Parts: sequence; C-alpha cells; structure tokens
Amino acid sequence: MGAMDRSRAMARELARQGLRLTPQRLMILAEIEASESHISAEEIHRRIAERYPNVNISTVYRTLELLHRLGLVTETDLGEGRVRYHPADKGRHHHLVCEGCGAIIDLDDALLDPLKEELRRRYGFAAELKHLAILGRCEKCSSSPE
Amino acid sequence: MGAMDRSRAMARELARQGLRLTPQRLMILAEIEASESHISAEEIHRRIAERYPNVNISTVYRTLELLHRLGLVTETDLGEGRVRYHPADKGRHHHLVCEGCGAIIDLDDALLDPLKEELRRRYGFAAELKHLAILGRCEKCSSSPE
DNA sequence: ATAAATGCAAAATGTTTGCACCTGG
DNA sequence: CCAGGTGCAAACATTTTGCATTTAT
Repeated sequence: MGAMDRSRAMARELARQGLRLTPQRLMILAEIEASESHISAEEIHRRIAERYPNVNISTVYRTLELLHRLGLVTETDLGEGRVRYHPADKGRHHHLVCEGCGAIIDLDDALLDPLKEELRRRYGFAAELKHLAILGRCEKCSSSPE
Repeated sequence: MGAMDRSRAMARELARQGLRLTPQRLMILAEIEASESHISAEEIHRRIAERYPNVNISTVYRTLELLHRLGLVTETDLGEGRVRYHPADKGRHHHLVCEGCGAIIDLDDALLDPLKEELRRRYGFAAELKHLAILGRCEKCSSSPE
C-alpha cells in the first residue's frame, strides 16, 4: 500500500466513523510514511513544525493514537522510554538491535514462524509478532568486551 | 543463587571495584529478591520507605542502574512506560503477554533456543533473550473480538 | 581521611488532559 | 450548524541531575 492509498484508506475509515480528515492528520500520516525507519512523536512534530509551527504536539499524540486504532500505524517500544511508529503494513519486519554499537539488522519475518506456531500449539497463544525487537550483540560487538 | 549468595556476590563485586556496600544497596537488592514477580523502582522505594522514610527514590534509581551493571538484576520494559526489575538468574524466563486481558503466561526458555541458534547462524547475532515479552492474545481472547 | 554515596530539590523527558475556540462535513 | 478537532497551558509520571552533606572503607 502506497502513501496515496493509505491516505485514501484513512479518509474512508474516518468518514465511516463520522470522524474528520484534517490537514494535521494528513501531515502526520505523511510523515510516518516518509520516514525511512521508525519515527517518534517528537520527530513527527518537529518535522511538521518546521513548516507549520502552530501544530501542537498534543495533536500529534492524539492522531497517533487514532491512526493506531484505525490500524494504519504500528507502535513499537524499543525500551528507550518512548514509542516509535511506522506504517502498519510495510511488510512485517523485525529487528535485531545491537546493545554494543546500536546497529539495527532487519530480520526476515519467516524466521519467527516456527516460534509462532509453537506458541499457538503449546499455549494456544496467538503471538502478535508484528514488530519484534530482539536485543543482543552483533557479530563485531560479540568479539569485543562489554 | 539465593538471597544470601546474591548479597555476598554484590559485596564481592563492589569491593573489587572500590565501591561501597551500603544499607540502601542491601535493602534494594533484598526487595527485588523478595518480590514475587517483577518490581518497579517506585514499588521498591515505597516498600523501603515504609520502614526508612528517608531513603530517597533517586538512590533507588542509581542503585538499580548499578545492580544492572553488576549483572545482578535484569531490566524489563513491558511497554507500560516504566521499567521493571528482577533477579538476573531466577532461571531464564519469558512471558507471553495477552493484549486482551493482560494475562501473563510464563514461557519455557527452551522454546527460544532454535530461534537463537538461527539468529547466530544467519546474522552472527548473539541474541540476549534474557527476558523476552511476546505480545498477542491468549486462548480465551483469541476467540473474542478486539 | 577521602572518595563514594546519599538526600533533597529541581529539572528533564515523554505523554496526557481540560477547556475555550475553531472547522470540516 | 455543531460534533469533532485543535492549540494552548498545565498536569502527569517516570527518571535524571547538581550539589551540599554524610559515610563506608
């Protein structure tokens, strides 16, 4: 789904629920869309504020909550004391986060299928592995000390 | 490793680094030890303050950071906007967290070994799966709607 | 004795809320 | 028109920091 499609999807969903399509909502969605990786509320706000300084960060938070509710964006907590966002369907992807150097390695989702299947079988648990961050140490940092 | 052993381990490690064994540090470690599950900085502080109201929460935070550095406690961020702590070696354990009802299912660490092995093989990545929280929906909540 | 640790108060950070005004449908 | 949305300021919760005082070694 491209940016165009996504704003149309948003427009449709909002209309269906009697909610409004505002410039702020479009801009916020566009920023998430435009972001290479994952973006925080503050970053979204900062970027929008460059052009429209009156847009308030509380609107960003409220909109992010809404977009998440509509299923258009995914929230991720990488344990940095803040939440990051990305489009919900830019393909399932996961990350290996190196605690040594901060490197982030993209992880093929298929690797998790066996685990998911096992969890379902053993615990009846439907894992929502939409975006998993696995901490550890990358190849380089494994050899060097803490 | 029991509580006794752990405070001895702490005493040894502190001494080795020219750091001090203070009553506060012992009390904080003891509270983590005594806690059934995972405990937050605030909870630790509240419990200690019942008896010693002058112990400050900043000391708790500083000590938790230290204990983590010493490898005696593990930090966990379950995405509630705060970090929780538990003894580092009460056996590796993981959690399935139900987004529907909040239930927490303990997860056998062995289930993750295949994944860990795969990550090491494919990416040279040494996953630190000391305490993983997998979000999803438990058996009951899988049948009921969002 | 003295470097390390604490208590306290204040700041920083990230997020949420109440409310008067504004605006998309 | 008017319910839904926004901006603003203030509240909130958690964590961090500066500094004078205390304390373990």
